[in-house]
Amino acid sequence: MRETTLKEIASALGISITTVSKALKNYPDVSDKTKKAVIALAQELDYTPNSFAVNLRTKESKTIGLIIPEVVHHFFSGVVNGIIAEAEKNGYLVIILQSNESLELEKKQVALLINKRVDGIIMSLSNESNDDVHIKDILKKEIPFVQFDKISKLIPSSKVIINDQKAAMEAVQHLIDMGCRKIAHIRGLENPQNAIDRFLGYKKALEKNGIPFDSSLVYSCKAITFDQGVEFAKQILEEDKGIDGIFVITDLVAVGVLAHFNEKGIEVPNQIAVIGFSNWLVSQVITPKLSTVNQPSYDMGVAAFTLLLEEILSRKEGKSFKPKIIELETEVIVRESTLKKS
Amino acid sequence: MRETTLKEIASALGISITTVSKALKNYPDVSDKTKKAVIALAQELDYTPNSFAVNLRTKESKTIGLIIPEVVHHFFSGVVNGIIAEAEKNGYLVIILQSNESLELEKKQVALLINKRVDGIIMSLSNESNDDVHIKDILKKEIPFVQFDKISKLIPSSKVIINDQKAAMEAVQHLIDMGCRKIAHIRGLENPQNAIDRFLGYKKALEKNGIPFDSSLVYSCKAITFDQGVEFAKQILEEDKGIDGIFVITDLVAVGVLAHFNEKGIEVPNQIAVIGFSNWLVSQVITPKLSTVNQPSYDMGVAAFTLLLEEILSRKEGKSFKPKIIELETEVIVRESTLKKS
DNA sequence: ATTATAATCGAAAACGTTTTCGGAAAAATC
DNA sequence: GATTTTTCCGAAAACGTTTTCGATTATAAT
Repeated sequence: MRETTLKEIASALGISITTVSKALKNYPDVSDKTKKAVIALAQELDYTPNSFAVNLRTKESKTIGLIIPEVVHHFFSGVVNGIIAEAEKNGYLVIILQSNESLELEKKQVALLINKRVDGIIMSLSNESNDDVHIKDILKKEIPFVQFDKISKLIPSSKVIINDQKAAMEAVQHLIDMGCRKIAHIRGLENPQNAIDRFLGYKKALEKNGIPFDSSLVYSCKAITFDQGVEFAKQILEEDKGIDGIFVITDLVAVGVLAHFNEKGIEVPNQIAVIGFSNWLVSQVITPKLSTVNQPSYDMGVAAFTLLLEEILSRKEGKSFKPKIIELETEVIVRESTLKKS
Repeated sequence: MRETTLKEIASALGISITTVSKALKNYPDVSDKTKKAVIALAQELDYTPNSFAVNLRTKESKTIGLIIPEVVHHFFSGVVNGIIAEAEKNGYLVIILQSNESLELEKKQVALLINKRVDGIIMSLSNESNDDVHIKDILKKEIPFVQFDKISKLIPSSKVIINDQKAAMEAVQHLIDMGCRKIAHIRGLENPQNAIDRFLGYKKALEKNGIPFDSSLVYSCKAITFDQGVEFAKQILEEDKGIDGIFVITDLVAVGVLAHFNEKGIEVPNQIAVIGFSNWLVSQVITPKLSTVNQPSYDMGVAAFTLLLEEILSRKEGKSFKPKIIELETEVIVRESTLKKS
């Protein structure tokens, strides 16, 4: 299957390659007549420029790289969606790599993308990662770079984030507004910044409302799973501390809590209210429907690509680029699991 | 930021570009001494081959394209996962495009990938698509091509599928084994082959067990949503036909059914058993836990890439390639929603 | 010493495009 | 008719790599 090239069109028309190229790119120094002829023949021969050659010549691939911890995750697939859509709109394609939360793999992926000479990289760090060399490499090579969600504050790149602390505060405030006074927090793992921030938000909300912080009401997940939620729910019932509200690190775990409460006949929200985080699909289909905090995943993707494109374009013009940070708004979504009948 | 090239290494070492290239690729006609020197300097200068030039020269990009209806979908992200993992293992990267179930968009994506000259394409058709020209184009251009999930039987390419009909039969058989005798089917949209096949499987299972088929027990979804499930559940209760089991096109809809039954105090499975399809995450966290049919999404991804790679390699060697069809096994997963206590 | 063989290297073409720059022809101006 | 201006075209270099094939030198066989 011979691919048609400029050369073929040129020789068929008895003109030079240069002219053919110019005609197709609508250069002003080609007569309308030849333009017409070239375009017609190109169409007929189903000409499509060899992207390899174009890349080599123009030094850009119109392709960006995206590294995320996992694809099979409601939040990330939302982001992926936004990035792909926005990228495509601007003529860019997206290569997706998965770090599986492994630092080792993440390093490989970065090397792969640099090697592939993508025009830019968007990335959410794995839990193990921080301000490591491979990330600094990206900046050193002056590859446009945007971080989102799990970021390293030490890396001076553009970022798209939410304010986890504020979002958590609002969630807990909502519980308080609903009349909860003894509020537990099922928090995430030790390291990730968002787990820390959400915990801090929880603390601050209590403080602001004059509710004493009690560290025995904080339960730390060893893994972000449904079962973990079930387990803590069990524990909470056994301990019988009079907890009347729970703020859970993420919906999946919260659903585990709800499942156990349902089984034990605990009335949610009247006995214990529960609020999750992230607005997973499952939160809308569980009974009772789970109140949660919406993270605008799609919008984060769009914002991330927009920032990246800005940097790509400004670097192309030789300008220096000043990293920007976009903080997107979250929103408490009130559903049945916190809506006490009074 | 100057990228180091072969030329630079060559002139620094006072040897030719050719030799440098060969040294790095471990050609036998380069002495060990020069190899050592070249490799050392390459490492020091952080040399990485310019992939654009390599692509142009070798006519391959080590990149494949993937077109799916949507990323944010449990099944598809599983497949994506499998494809990415297997591709990476073999040194390939994956460009993902989303057709959003739109034929128009799908055509554009195909054109984009052909233009990008990816080494192969993996695709699940949109609902609107069939044996259209843009698909035939892929074959005509002799681009390695694998279809999965929603396929067009008319296109002679490799395929990775499940046997929807058989899977549906097994699901319904399970209901029958559990003692159900009046079994409803909430089916999918009109066109997609899998909706049709699952319906046929339902019919066959009834037939096989001597249960008369009653078309009034078949409910057709206008959209694959939670609400659709709620609605049909309501209708089923109102009609009060004595239905004691329901086979639902997919878990999301099935969960809607369960939600409504829970609300109305219908005992599942004892009054009515429910089985879904696809083994979404939500099926494991709902109460009662939903029985369903597992589709090996990750494995489908792996199989799809494997098939694609086979074709890529055999074409590279100039051999013709005979399309293969891989049919993966499904499995009925029995959970609470069908496990009648007897 | 001569020839044959093996080991090592490099020149050059090729992949297909883009873009600069100069030149020829046509049109406009004097 | 001579000059200037405009219009249109093409030669050629460049992007960085890979690979063929011939050349050169060193080694082995005669």
